[in-house]
This record gives sequence, C-alpha cells and structure tokens, in this order.
Amino acid sequence: MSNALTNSLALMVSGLLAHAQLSDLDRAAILRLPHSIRFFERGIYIVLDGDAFDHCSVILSGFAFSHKTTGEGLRQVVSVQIPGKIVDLQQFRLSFADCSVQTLTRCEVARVPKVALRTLASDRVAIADALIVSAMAEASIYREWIMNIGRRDARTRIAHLLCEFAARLDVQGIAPGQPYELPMTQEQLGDALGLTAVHVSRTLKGLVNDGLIVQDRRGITFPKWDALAAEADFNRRYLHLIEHPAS
Amino acid sequence: MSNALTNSLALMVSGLLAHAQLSDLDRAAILRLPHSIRFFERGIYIVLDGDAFDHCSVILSGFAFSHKTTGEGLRQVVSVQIPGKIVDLQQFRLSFADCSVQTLTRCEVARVPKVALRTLASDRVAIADALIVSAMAEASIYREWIMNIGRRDARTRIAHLLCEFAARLDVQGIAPGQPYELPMTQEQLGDALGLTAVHVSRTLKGLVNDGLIVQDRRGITFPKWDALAAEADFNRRYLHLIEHPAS
DNA sequence: CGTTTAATTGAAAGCAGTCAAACTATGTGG
DNA sequence: CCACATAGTTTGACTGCTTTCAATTAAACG
Repeated sequence: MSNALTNSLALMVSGLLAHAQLSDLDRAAILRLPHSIRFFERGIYIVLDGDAFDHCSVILSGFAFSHKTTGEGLRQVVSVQIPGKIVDLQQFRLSFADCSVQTLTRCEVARVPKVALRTLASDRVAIADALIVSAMAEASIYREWIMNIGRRDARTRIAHLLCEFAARLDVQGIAPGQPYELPMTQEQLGDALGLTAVHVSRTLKGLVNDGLIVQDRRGITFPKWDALAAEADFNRRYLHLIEHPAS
Repeated sequence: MSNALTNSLALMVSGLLAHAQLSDLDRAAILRLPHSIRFFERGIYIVLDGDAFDHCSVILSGFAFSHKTTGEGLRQVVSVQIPGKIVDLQQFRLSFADCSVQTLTRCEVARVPKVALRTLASDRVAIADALIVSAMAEASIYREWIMNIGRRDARTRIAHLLCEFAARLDVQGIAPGQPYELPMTQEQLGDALGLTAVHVSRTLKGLVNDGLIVQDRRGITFPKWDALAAEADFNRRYLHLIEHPAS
C-alpha cells in the first residue's frame, strides 16, 4: 500500500475528467489516495461475479471487460474498460459484484480501498460528484448497448461498437482517424454484441470490403469516420463526455 | 410547489428502502422535500430525450417506461418504472436526458427540484448513499437486460422480464404468486425485449400452454413460480434488494 | 354499438446460428 | 531457424429462430 508521491493515479483523474470538472486541489487529493499497484496477465479475472471487495480497481494501462454468464453458460460482455476507468465502480456501494471483470490484455491496475474513496468523496463534494457522474454516464452507455443489441442488425451493431470504442479512446488522448488496437478477439466481440464469432467475422469483412474500416492485424483504422458513424447510427451524445481543453 | 405535511413522498421513501437503510430522521427529511404533484394520462411523455430539467420526477402511482429510438425509428425500451422510482435519476447529475420517459398507465408524479435533492443529499450522508445505491442497482438491472437480450432466446427472455417485474413489485408490497397487472402491450413488451409483437404473442402463448403463466385480460399469475424462474434463468440477486422486515 | 386498439394466426422470407473444415497467425521449444 | 502446438479467423453448407406481411379475431372505449 503506497502513499508516496507517485502519479500513478493520474489516469484515474483523467478518467473522471472525461465527465466532470475537477479543481487542482481535487486532482491532487485523488493522486494522494492510498493504493497498491498490481499487474495482471491477459485473461486474468480482476473481479469475480459474487465477490465482495473492500477496494476498487482502476485500470492504469491495458484493457479489460465485464461479463456475465447465463444459466446455459453463454457469455455476455456488458462493458469494455479502458485505462482510467474504475472497473468496479458499481461495487463502490453495492455489497457484491454482479458480474466478473477479466483482462483483455496485460493490465496495470491500482487498488484503492473503498474506505479511502468514501472518505475522499465525503470530504470533497466535487469528487463525489465526479464519481456519481461517471456512474451515470456508465448507465447511459448500458442503455445504448441495450438498444444496440435489441434493435440494430449485426452490421450496424458492430460498427457502433467500433465507433464507441474509438470515441472513448479519443477522450483519453488517442486522436480519431488514427489507427487503434482493438484488444478483443472476434469471439469476444460477438459476446459483447449478442452475436456469434462466425457472424462477426463475416460482417466485419463486409465493413472492410465496403472501405469503412481497415484492418491490420489487431489494428483498426477508420478511413471515413463520418461514413462509418452514419452506418453505425452513432452519436457520441450518450457518452456524456465534456469537451475539455486538453488537460 | 407544496411544502405541507403530506406523505405523498412516502413512496419515494419506500423506493429508496428497497436498496438501502434509512433512519426515521432521514425518512422524515425526504417527506419534507418540496415538490409538486402532477397527473399524466396514459401514453404521455414525462421526459423527452435531450431535455434538461431542473427537477427529478418520482412515480407515486402508475407505471412508466424509458425508451430510446434508433436512427431507423425502431424503439427500444430500456427500463420499466414502478411506483417509488425516480424516473430520471440519471439526470440528477447529467446535463440532459439520453432517453425519453413515457407513461404506461395514468400516473401520479411528484416533481422534486434537483437543488432540493442535492441539498438534502449533501446534508444527509445516508440519503446520498441511498441515491447512489439506487443508481447502481439500476445499472445492475441494465447489465442483466443486456445479457437477457443478447444471449437468451425469446421464451426465456420474456419469462425473465415477467419474473423481474414480479420481484420488483413484490418489494413494493405485492406478494409473489398473487396476480399482478402487467401494464404493457405485447408491442411494448417486444420493444423491451428486442422482439416483435407478433413473436411475443406466440411465445407468451407457449408459456400459457405449458402452464407456467395464467393470463386474465392484463392480469398475470404465476401458478408455479419456481418452474417459471427456472425457465427464465431468473435469480433476483442482480436486483440488489435488501431484505426488510416490512417497513 | 360502432370504432379503435390490441392480440392472434398463417404462410413465406431472411438474418443469424450451427457445424465442420481449412487456413492463418502467434508462440514455444528443440 | 525450423517444427510443432495452440489460438484465432475464414469459409461453406445447412438449419432454424425470428421477422415480415397480411388477414382475422378479440377487447377496450366513448
């Protein structure tokens, strides 16, 4: 448990800044949060469905995803976690996890004791606000996913997920139009979209053939962002991102 | 705007009690919240996608649902609101609504100014907690819906929604096993489940034929709760309801 | 009691799933 | 550096759940 003057929690700050304003004092207070750093290899569970933890985990580098499993053993990915995200914010106040969190790539994770987070939130209104706003923006993403899976066909659905991922990465400093690495296999994409890996493969190929996306190994580029966004029925409004002058 | 000694907000209290504990003082403070009562006929919009309000709305009687619309005009219901629910809790901190809220039946709704709610939350930690827990329990329901729509077939999906609705009503004092009135048309059910009304009709009939549910007009009874819950792959854990001695 | 809204039913079409095999990367140890 | 193993992707043929379209019946309503 380190209390040192590291800035390893800087990504937690920028994660919160995506949705809310924080003063320099607030930011400094977050950076001072007690925490321990852990590394997880790819495919490792950070949180297990049903677990009760006394800490929250923040991704500092790498990607992870949350998923649930039906009684029949089918998996559904319910969210993709990018650096800066508190992966188990739900548990901040709930008594147990209702889904698992698993790494998509090797991850560096900071563990912050819930107690410290709560104390900080009660001491600093702006931070409590930022946490609530983050949780509510996350809920908005869930709503969009419900619509995406419930009412859009496979092609639109996949395109929408790609756009969302790009838009969220964009906020964390990765420019749009630039290639980004999609850390999910087609099977994981299918599990996130309510599709099979086979159909993801076919549909993705259709998007490539139509020149809407370019693939290079795991890297993805959008040569025509506007065309893809139109095809995806994508509008970043639901992400509730605030427009920042680069912090 | 009434400040009187009414107990019209009692349902707001019991809504919050579903997920959190509140002292008598906390409860009294909620009942004293300034608010105005409004009545809405069936099919009326309480919140419009994109709106920015300075108040939150609590359902006192009747049912409502939140929905979004794709670019193609397809509708997706993202949640069903029952008495006691703050229908636009998301907006408590977000700057605009990302989905619409429409009444399913005639509704009595209390409007509480956001400012008053925020003041109360900052004065009383337990109330702030209860609001956060409510929001997080709502997020958990979203996650379950994503899995329900993404990974379960029509029959299981419908059964699951029926179980969830019953379980949530149960907390508000309606005993399980008793018939309850499902206020949604089959078209609305379809919009909530990512199905067409036609297929809802067929599948619902299958459940009736198998003796898992009994329909009487809009009324629904579950003669064999356990069998239905098994068929629905339903486990109320994700609702994050706390077991109360009847308040 | 007519009018509107909701539910039911049938037949046909289609999107996505399933199964299986081939192919391509990626990675490891000799 | 190659051989082999493993994980992931692609492809084809076939199946099937759900949709679509249309018509009918039933319920709700003023």
